[in-house]
Amino acid sequence: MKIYNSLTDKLEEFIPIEKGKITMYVCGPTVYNYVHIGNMRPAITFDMVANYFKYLGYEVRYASNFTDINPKIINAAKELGLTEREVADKFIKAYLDDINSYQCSCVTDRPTVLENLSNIIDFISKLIELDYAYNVDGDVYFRVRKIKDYGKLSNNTIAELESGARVEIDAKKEDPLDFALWRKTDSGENFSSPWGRGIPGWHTECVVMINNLFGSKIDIHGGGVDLKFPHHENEIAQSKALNNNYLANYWMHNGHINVDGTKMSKSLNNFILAKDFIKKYRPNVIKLAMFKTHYRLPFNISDNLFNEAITLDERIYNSLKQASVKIQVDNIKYSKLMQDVKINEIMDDDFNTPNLISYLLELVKELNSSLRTGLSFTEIYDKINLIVGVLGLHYEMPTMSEDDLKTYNAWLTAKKEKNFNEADKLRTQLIDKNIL
RNA sequence: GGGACUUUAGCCAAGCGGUAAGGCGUGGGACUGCAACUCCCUGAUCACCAGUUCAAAUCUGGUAGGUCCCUCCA
Repeated sequence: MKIYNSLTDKLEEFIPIEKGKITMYVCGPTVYNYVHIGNMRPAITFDMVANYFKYLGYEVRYASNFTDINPKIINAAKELGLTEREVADKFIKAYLDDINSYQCSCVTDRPTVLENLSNIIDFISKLIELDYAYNVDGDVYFRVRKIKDYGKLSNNTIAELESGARVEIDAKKEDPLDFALWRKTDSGENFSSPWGRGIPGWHTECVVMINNLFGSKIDIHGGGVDLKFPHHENEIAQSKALNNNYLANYWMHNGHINVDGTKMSKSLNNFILAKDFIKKYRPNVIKLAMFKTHYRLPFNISDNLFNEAITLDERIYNSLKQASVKIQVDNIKYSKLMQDVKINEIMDDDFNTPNLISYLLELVKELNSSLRTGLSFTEIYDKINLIVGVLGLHYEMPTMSEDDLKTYNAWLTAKKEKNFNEADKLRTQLIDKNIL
């Protein structure tokens, strides 16, 4: 299969580090507030990625962190009148609730900064030993200049970055481009270290967690495009310094969610909270709407789009339900399909979900026709279910009891005998049981 | 100032050199005891200009829009 690698800006043949296994990591939220639906795009996208690998038969280990120690949390704690720990715990729980209600289920590890503190301190110490980092009065910075191809991921060079207007001048740093690995602070929740009390810098935690969970390198590192620089670039810099690799073989970045053509962000205050949005639309609908656009492109939110997705969701559901009922009523036995070449062909092309949905709808149409004409349909039914699984959609199929089967057959008979009063009565019963 | 992405029918969106998938919507049919579901038909020469090629939406150069990043940000 081919994956678009942001590191090289090329579509590359995917080769796992270890045969049959996938290791992936996606940057998770800083837990100082409720997340908005923009934050859900990576969660939904990489869940699909993991689902597809599972479909292919891979064993997937997928980590996503919580940034639970961060200056923003200290600020939030002041505003809310809580401790930093209470803020972090509150929004970790809220995030997990969101993930649950959006039906994303592939993450296997959720490391926190707190539980990795000693690893982080060890990591920074090594960087200092190797002269890649330096301590200035309790702040520790990374020497960006020591990394030869710094900027590879974001297509920048050190010279270009320097000429950029917005580089902050900080007298403590040797170089304006250097970034903090450890920040000195004695306010809020802070921790002791060889350099005094403080908190770890954001860019370090992800590298440390990856090293800790998976070793020096993973298959896939994901996140939103906005994290390319500086966050991911700095992760790479640290990994190059310590392990002489790019941390991940494949870097994947999802596009943003836009509102009226502009990025949704907390600072612009044009965001919709994930927990509110899910009240309006089912997870299937949100996923279908998102997957109709390729994950790398921006996704512009509009009611029109979601209403369309509602229609799709209902079509898929109706079709599957009819097939499922038919299988039960006629007691059809068949062996399940494990894969479908067409699905592989589509998804092997950098997770081309828009085309997968097209294929899905073709199959739905075919299934509907087959159900009408009485042709064999179980293979189509299976293919649809495979796609549904890859996309992380969920459809509840009715399980028919003996009585239900009797009612169903009685309904058919009543219709045939043109006993419409009776037929309508039975139909109402079946509809109530969600069978029709 | 630097970097990246993007422009395809009313809307969303595939395509990655061989004469435009799919969906929604619209309009028209069919099926049906009624309803729901369902099925069929219905539309674009791909922002613009120039070039490469037997052949370009697809490659190259330029013009004009839009978006994002350049140390808060999925």
